[in-house]
Amino acid sequence: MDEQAGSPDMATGSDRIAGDNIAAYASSAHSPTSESMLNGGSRNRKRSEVFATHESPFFFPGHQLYNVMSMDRSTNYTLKLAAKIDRGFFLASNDWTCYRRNYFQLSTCFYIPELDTAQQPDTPCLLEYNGELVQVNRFLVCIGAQIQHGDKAIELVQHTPKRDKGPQITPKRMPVRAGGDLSPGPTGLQPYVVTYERVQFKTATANNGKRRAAQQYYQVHVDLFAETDTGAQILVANIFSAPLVVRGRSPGHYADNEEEDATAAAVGAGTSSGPGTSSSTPYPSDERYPPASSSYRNDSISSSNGGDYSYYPNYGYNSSSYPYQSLGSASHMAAQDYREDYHYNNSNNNNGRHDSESYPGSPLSPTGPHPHAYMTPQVQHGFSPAASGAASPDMNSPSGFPENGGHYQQYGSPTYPQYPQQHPQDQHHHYSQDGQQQQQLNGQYDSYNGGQQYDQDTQDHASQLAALRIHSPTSPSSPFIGSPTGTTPRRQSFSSALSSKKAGSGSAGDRSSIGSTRKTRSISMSGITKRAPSKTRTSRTVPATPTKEHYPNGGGALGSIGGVLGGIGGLGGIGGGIKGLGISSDRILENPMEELQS
DNA sequence: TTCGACACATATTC
DNA sequence: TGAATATGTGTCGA
Repeated sequence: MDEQAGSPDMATGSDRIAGDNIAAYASSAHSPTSESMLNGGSRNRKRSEVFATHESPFFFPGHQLYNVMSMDRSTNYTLKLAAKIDRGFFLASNDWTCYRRNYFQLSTCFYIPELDTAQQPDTPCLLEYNGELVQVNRFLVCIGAQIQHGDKAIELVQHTPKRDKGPQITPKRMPVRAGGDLSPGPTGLQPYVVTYERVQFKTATANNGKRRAAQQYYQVHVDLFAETDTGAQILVANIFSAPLVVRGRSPGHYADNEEEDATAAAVGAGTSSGPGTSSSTPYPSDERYPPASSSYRNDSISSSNGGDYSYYPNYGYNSSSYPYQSLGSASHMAAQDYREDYHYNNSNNNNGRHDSESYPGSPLSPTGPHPHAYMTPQVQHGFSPAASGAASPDMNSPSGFPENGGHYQQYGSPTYPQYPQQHPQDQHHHYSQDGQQQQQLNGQYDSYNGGQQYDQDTQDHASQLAALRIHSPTSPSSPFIGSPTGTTPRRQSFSSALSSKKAGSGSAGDRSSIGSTRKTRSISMSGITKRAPSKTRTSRTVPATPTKEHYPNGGGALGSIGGVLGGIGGLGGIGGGIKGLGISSDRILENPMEELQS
């Protein structure tokens, strides 16, 4: 990929971003903060808002695979995908990193620049497919992951808040309409945005944390499908994220490693004050990387501010700014752009670096003097239709889940569900411009429509839905956006510098505290959330026998049990409502398509 | 070495 | 203010 960096289209898009991005993200950021706004903004700004930041893995410019046009053929549509990862990722050694066990969230939408707001919706329209024009009745999006430069699909899973105790599914294709806008609106009113919540990688990248070994990278991709009259779903566009490192072990493990590695100073392990921390930049003192205050941001939203603020403007809990961030805030958006000179062969796509040891440029930004691999143009976000809604395939929100089968066929692979999930190795994604390859790909998609596998998948998903309903509250109020109730609280906590068993301050709740020792760890480095070094006790000793003070919820196991029961009995308290982007992901829509299309 | 499961800690919301 | 909830993360065992 050697283009798009300066895509005028993309560049101009940034002007669609809200001006006060920091504020916008801080206040909405796809979190329950949006709820507060919907509630009238009565709540004070909480830490989750304060610490909202703007960096997260960017997406490379996308790729449209087929011509799409208006029904009268008078207008060719350019399908532009935009996506952003809202939480879970942080920069570590200049790699976008997350923990396998932690959640991340991805919002995506697409838009058609040729259509103004008034002209939306986009369907029906025509798709030029195999030399024929077929009618497209709707579009769907899905997310997936794969190994960078490889064919192997990486499973993504979504959990309910109950995590292990709840069901888990793979991200499903979600109906979506053109006109989405990922800009940080003040509420959850951004229409036509699909948000995948509580997503985790099923597996970690190989060799992460092993500096002498080749670091494996994953990439998240967002696919846009067009559903035709026949029910076939044809991949028409997609975008890939920056290379991602997925850590499989606890943060403490990496903290130790990084403390020993000067080059990882950017990681900063909380208690230390590595270069990255003291300077509020994730970059090591390496000339290759731009200063923190530069405009090297992958976040077009942030960029719209001129990029003249520090990287971690809102680190408020410690002067040694936390190098890990993401904190549930906005991130990077990218729009896909054009089909020419774009090669999606996984074997040679350069939607990421090829050199695992040297970043070609800022991981924060594809702009500036960086090699093409990290060039990401400014996003031209979608339109903002006056009204509509977005779907969100959160586990608590089967809203977008096609319960009734219909034309859906997304119950297989997490990345390309049309494939039997049990054969992920067969999921070769030849995102090539090569027509033959593409046809082959689409043929696979098409062939997967209907048939036994489809039925089976549908049934499987029906089962999943049934399970989900146990844990998924329905929104008692508005079936659409705007409901102040039932939002799923989002937290942006901080990892505290937890106790040291060695120091005899092991956590009482920690099993090992009873008979073993634990190394002191500095701030745990989750990319998603950080528990700030406790103001009252950065390291404390707790009794082996939990006290109410320590376990207000009754302690681990009991608390968990209580939590489950509460979750079942108090569904309304869990979710439903509005997310920062799009409509609630934490609610169930009885008929998502009707709502979406209404 | 990786990952699932269990459990604790704590932020956030109600 | 306490309970409930959500989620990061330490630890153990397979």
